[in-house]
Amino acid sequence: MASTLKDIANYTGLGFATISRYLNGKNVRAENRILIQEAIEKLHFTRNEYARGLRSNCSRCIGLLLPKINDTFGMILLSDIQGILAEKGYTTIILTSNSVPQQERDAVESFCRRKVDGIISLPIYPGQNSYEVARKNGIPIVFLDADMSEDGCDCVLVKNYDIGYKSGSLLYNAGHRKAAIICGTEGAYTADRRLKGFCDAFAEHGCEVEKQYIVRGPTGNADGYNGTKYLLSLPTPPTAIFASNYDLTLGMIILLNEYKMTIGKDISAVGVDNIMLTKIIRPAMTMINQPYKEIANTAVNMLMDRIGAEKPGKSEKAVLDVSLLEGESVVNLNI
Amino acid sequence: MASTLKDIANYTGLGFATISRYLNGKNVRAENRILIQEAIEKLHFTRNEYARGLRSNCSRCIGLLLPKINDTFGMILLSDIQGILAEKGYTTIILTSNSVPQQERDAVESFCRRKVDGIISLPIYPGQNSYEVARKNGIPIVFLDADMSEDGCDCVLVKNYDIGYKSGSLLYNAGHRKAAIICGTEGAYTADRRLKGFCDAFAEHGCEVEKQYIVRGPTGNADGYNGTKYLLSLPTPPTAIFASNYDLTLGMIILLNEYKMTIGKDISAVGVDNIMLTKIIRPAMTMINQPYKEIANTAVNMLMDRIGAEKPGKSEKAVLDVSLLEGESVVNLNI
DNA sequence: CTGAAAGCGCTAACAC
DNA sequence: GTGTTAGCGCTTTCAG
Repeated sequence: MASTLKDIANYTGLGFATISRYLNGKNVRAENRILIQEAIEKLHFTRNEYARGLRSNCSRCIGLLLPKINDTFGMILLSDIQGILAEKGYTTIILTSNSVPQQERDAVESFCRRKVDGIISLPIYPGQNSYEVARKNGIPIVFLDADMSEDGCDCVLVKNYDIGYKSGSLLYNAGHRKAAIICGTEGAYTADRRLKGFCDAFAEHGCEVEKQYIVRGPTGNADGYNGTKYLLSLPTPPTAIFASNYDLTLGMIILLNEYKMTIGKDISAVGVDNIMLTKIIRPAMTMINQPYKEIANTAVNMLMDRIGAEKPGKSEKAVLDVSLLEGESVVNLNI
Repeated sequence: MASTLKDIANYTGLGFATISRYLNGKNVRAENRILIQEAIEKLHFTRNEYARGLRSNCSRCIGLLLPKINDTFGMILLSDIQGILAEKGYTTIILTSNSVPQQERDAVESFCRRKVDGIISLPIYPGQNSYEVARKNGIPIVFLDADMSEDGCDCVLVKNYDIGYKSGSLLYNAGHRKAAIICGTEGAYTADRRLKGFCDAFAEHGCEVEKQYIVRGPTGNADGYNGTKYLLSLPTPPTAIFASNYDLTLGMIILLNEYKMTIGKDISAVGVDNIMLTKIIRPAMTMINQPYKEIANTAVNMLMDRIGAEKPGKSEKAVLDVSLLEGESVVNLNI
């Protein structure tokens, strides 16, 4: 059914080399160019990427590994990275680990089999050696949101600690002493850092974030909603809540609104990631922002450098800043 | 760097065939099995999918084409389909068209080059012939949410018309005459159908959905929020709003809450897709539900049938029902 | 600028 | 159950 180089050669009467040259954008006599083009269209020829990959030992394909696709952070990142790679002529294969180590290993192996030119991964728990096969096969890897620099791996980090710290400081300085945080499960790299930063911001003033105000678990819309509901059900509810990612933030907002609490008046709230909806909600949420685009760009560039230069070189580590966007969702208790 | 079959053969002293048999799960003498396994681990061997694909002319790879990744519907579908395919041993390549015909064509061509065994696509506007290359190359395609059966293509549809109609009927029967709908841009297959169904439900009672109550545009959280805000700003605001997808529904809920309007009392609202957050919100939203899992399963099964049977056969068309889930978000004006 | 020919790593006959 | 061998479709020397 599918036609091959040979068919094009037969049709045009030209040799393999000429057609291959045409396909790869090299110089070919004008008349031949037209002839080949005609044959390609007539015979519905598409270059066989398998043969090409086998021969040239390069797939122009990048593997992207995420725990899950269904959170907003992963989705945007995925979407951005895929877009950037597409522009550069790379195809993206997306695999998910579902936070299961075995699946993570399988995914990496699958990438190796498919001879991806590189891998960008948001690992589940750093320290797993799921990536050994790839490294032994000489496939460069860039890790996101996980500091693997000590293992000699490239990584792109955001200051997750700062996300928590900035938020905590802001609340402390606004006079809040009963502040709560909703964040991811224990052991999750980003969640642990954000929580630490948040607690430290209070601790450095001799204050402590009470255990009851720390809600840990999954990080979807529903969890922000339920977490907030739980916090408000406490005998002494917190005066401020920090929802430590976008999805949690949305869930929190919905519950607070549903309870007819005016954010920035009846209760204080700080969110993360000023994207889409949180950009337009009134009163404006006070938010900590991650530089999405920059994460995507940095990761891709880092990988490209590694793919280009054959040398191992020493591992790169980019640590990106987060920013505080002040809105009107935090009550100043000092006044 | 990467080792090949030959290296394994050298290491074990066995022939190609034996190792290939092992790799493909066929019978191999126990002692050899152990030997091969040892060699594989020692040499970090991974089968070269390019060589295999080239030789066996099957990639065990499915192409998934979506307009965008960043809406909840697409994301869940993507996630489900990818999961099902992974279980069956297929890798998924995800490409996006960004609703640009040229990008859609490019994606299909890319799939052809990568010799995917099949394509599942949510096309932008049906009727484009972006898929011709694939068809000429004998790659089976299953379309989602687009009726291509007349072109001889397999497709999985949900009753989009019913989504609108059920919602419209419900509101009409509850006495609403000033009902609004927020839905996707003109020309979008699903949006057009949902709107038509909604309007028809009123029209069959001699009622008309006023132009000012029809909001069309993108379908993210922000659009549901802004659309609802606009509707409430009208001199005569509607008594009920139908947000025609999940993201719009969330946006609508947030704005209504923010305006301190109690849904199901001050205003009526109907949403689409009872997932995640909308499952737990109080008062419970009245929703129209699409059978996500079934869409994913049906699409994959249809594709597998087509891949298995070499025969063209006549095109299949599955039309899945949507269901109404009654909550407490609609006021009965008849009482 | 073009043609001929070798071979990338694997699978699938085919003999044994 | 195992070894041998011929390609899959392409890229890439090397001559011309």
